[in-house]
Amino acid sequence: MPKLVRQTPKPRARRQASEARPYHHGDLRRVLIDAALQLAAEGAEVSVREAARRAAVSPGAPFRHFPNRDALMAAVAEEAQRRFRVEIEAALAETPSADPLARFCAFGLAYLRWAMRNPAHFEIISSGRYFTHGSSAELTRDNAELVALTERMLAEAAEQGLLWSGDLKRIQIAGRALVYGFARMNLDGHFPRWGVEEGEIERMAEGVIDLFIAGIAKR
Amino acid sequence: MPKLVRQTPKPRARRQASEARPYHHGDLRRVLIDAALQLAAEGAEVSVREAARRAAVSPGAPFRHFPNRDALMAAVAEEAQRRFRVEIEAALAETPSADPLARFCAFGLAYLRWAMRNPAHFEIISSGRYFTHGSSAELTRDNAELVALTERMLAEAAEQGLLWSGDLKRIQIAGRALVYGFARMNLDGHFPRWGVEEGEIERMAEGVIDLFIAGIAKR
DNA sequence: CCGCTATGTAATCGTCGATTACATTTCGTG
DNA sequence: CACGAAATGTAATCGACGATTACATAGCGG
Repeated sequence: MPKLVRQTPKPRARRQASEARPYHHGDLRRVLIDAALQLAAEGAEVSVREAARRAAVSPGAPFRHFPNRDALMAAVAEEAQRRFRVEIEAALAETPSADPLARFCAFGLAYLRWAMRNPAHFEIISSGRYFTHGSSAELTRDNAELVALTERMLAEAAEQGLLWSGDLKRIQIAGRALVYGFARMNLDGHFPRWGVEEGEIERMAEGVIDLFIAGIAKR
Repeated sequence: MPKLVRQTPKPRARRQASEARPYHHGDLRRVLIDAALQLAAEGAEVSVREAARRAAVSPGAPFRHFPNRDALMAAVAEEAQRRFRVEIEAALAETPSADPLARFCAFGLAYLRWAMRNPAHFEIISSGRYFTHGSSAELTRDNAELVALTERMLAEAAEQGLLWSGDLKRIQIAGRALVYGFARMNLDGHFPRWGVEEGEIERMAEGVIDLFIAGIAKR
C-alpha cells in the first residue's frame, strides 16, 4: 500500500469541459452545507472536519467559506428553515378552508409532522445552541413570517367570534409553546418515559392540537 | 506571587480531626459535581477538565469517579433534578387547596418558575443531549413521581366533574408539552423574537397556564 | 500574457475526552 | 502495629476537533 501521497489533481489533466466547475472544487460551500445536513440527519455530531472529509477536501478548506463552525451551522439552519417553511406553506395550500381555526389546526399539524420527521434539522433550527441566533437575518425573517401567518389566522378567528378570549397574544404564545414543547418532548426522548409508544405519537399530536383548539374556541 | 505549587497536604500535617476527610482530596466526587453545576449555572460549557481545574486536581482525576463525561453529567442532572423536585414539592405544600385544578395550576407555575430561574440546570435535566438518559434510575424515578403527582390531580379533578373531556392522558401530555415548550422557548431564546420582554415572561407564564386550565375546565 | 484574487493544502496550536503506567494515601486484617 | 491490598491522584500520552497561518494553485480580467 503506497504511503498516503499529496492528493492534488494531476498537473496537466484538465477536467472534462462537460462539467463546468467554476473553481477548484465547484461550489464547495454548497457541498459542505449538504454534507452537514446529512450528518445531522444521521444523528451524528456535525463537525467541520467531518463535513470536509465528506467533501473530499482538506480540514482547513471550509474556513475559506465560513469564518467558523457557527457560521456553517447557521447556513445549515437557514437551509433547514427554508425547507420547513416550504413544507408548512404547501400544507396550508392544501387546506384552503375558510375556517381560520381549521387552518390554525392544519398549521400546527404540519409543524409537528415536519418536526417529528426531521428531528435533527428541527433541533438545529430551534435550539439556539449550535450558533448565535442573532447572526442570521434570513432565519429571523423566515420565522417572523410564520409567526405573522398564525397571527392573521387568530385575528380572523377573533373577528368571526370564534374565540372565547380576546387575548390573542396569550393564545398565540400558548399555542406555540404547545407545539414546540410537543416537538421537543419527542426530540428529547421524553415520550418513552411517558408511556407513549412510537407509533402513537403522531396520533397524539393530532389529539393535543384538537384539545387546544377546543380549549380556545367559543363555548 | 509564588509559582503555583503542587497542592498536596503537607506530609505530616495531619488534617484537623474536626473534619473527617476520608481520602486524598476529600470527596472529590462531590466537589466535581458542584463545580460542574456552577459551570452550567454560569452558562459555560461543562468540560471534565474545567471541573478538574476548579477542584484543583489533575485532568485525569475525575475519571476515577466517573467512567466518562456522560456519567459526570448524569450525576449533575441527578443533583439538579433533586433540587427541582424539592422546590416543586415545597410550592405544593404551600398550596394545600382542596381544588385539584388549583394545585395543578400551582404545579405548573412552580415548574416554570424553577425552569426560568435555573435555565442551565433545567436544560441538563431535560434535553437528553448531555448524557444517555437511560442510565440513571434515580432520574427516571424522580421524574415518574412528578408525573404521577399530576396524574392524581387530574384524576381527582375528573372525579369532581371539573373537566369537560375525559381523555386524561391527552390533557396530561398537552399540559406537559405546554409548560415544557414555554420553558424551552425561554431557554432557547425565542421570546425576544416574539416580542415578549424579559420582565414580561413570568407574567406571561401565569397567563398561559391560566388559559390552559380554563380550556380544560368544565364549561 | 501577466498578475490579482479566490480557493484549497499543509503544518501547527491549544483544548478536550480518554487511557495507561505509576505514585501515594488510606484502611482493614492478621 | 505493621503490612499489603484497595482507593485515589498524577503524569504522560493519544486521537479528534476548531482555528490560524504560510504557502500553492486555478481561473479571471486587463
